[in-house]
Amino acid sequence: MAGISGGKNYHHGDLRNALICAAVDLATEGGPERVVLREAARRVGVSPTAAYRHFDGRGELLRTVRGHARARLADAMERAAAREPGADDPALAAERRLAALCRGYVRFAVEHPGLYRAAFSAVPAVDRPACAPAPPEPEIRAFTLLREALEALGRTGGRRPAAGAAAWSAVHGLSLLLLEGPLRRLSAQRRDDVVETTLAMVVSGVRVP
Amino acid sequence: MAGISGGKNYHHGDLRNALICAAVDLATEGGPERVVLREAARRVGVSPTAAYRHFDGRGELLRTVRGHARARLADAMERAAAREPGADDPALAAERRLAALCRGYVRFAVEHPGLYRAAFSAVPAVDRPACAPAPPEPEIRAFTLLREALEALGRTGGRRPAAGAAAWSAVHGLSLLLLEGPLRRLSAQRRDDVVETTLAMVVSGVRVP
DNA sequence: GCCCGATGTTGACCGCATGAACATTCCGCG
DNA sequence: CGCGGAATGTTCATGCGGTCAACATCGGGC
Repeated sequence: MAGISGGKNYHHGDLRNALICAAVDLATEGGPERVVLREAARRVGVSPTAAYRHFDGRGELLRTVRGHARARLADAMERAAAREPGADDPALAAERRLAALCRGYVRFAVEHPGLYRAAFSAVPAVDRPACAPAPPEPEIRAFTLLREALEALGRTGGRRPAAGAAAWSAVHGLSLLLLEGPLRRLSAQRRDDVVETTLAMVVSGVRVP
Repeated sequence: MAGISGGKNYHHGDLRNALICAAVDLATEGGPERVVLREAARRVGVSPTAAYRHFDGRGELLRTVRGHARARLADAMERAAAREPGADDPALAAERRLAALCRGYVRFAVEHPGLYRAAFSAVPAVDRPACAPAPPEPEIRAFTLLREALEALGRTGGRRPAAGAAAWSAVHGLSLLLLEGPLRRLSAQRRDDVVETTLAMVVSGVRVP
């Protein structure tokens, strides 16, 4: 991803980055459960325990990968929205943007199943020593994008409170069902149908009735 | 669950069932990843490899647990719908039933997070020897219930095709976000808000606009 | 030029999945 | 009733993954 290392022999020079790259590859290939410390080290050509100089253990490695995956997802959504043509009518434009973001989301999930699953994998979480009650829980840009798009759409008409979460739910659930759920093995055609229907539901659901 | 065994000493008498119960307990406590063959065997008081006489390995055990979890989910949904008062207007009744089913779904997920996750966990899947191309993929009753409710609702007005999947997506995604996703740690109050908003979206999304 | 701290390496321990070989029990058949 | 095989458990062994402690090596600052 970010950091082509100039590897030496004993001291690698950029092990942390190299491990992250390897781990991201692993996640891409087989999802979060495939992110295995020993394998990442192996790929980088380093002993398993070397990773402990840079990560607190598998958990932290996985958490790092998750961050990357989330960033990539958001990027994909933004690219999808950017490709969308504008519209004179602001309401129409807002609707289109929201739809484009959602399509980008689902598309990313379908195209990079492993990475997508990694993006939302529940990672063990660090043991907190009974202080620092709430880890800031960094924002998830994918969600922010959806929320903002919904707000923009809402400004062009009545908006239901908490619609952001509802929209996200639909898009997220759809992705998971398509990926590993019972909607897996749908033809591309039928998959698109489902996506569009869900999108219509989301858009129409934003408006108060 | 089903099978209180009268354990002997060497020959257990009902090991398979006992293991399933233990495994379901494990899933209830910590989700699918906690369903560990050795631990299940330990709880039943039997050697780890004994399980292989009854299951093809961890995968099959987990698949069995998944079946139980799905059944329980559907039961919870039906109970929730059964408690719902009827209505004279068939359209209203259909709407209420759908909403009740969805609430039951989310409720089950929130109350039994581990079991719920187990219900939709992706299990490795048996290696097929290149024949038997499509394993029948047994229906998921929870989905059937939703689909039927949507159809009933659809008969009282225009219905969007593929709305079933859309509705399921929303409900499923919502559950996951509430469980392990970023909507975790929401107060019960705000959680209910989100649930109701999503429900409204689902119901309004069924109708053609 | 030397010494310390950062960074890797070895070796070891534990838990888990799984397979092979061996033990015990149950049950139907003679 | 008694025997023998099929079921069902057990022990032993292999391999993988996570993680820790002790040791080795390199890279710089003094």
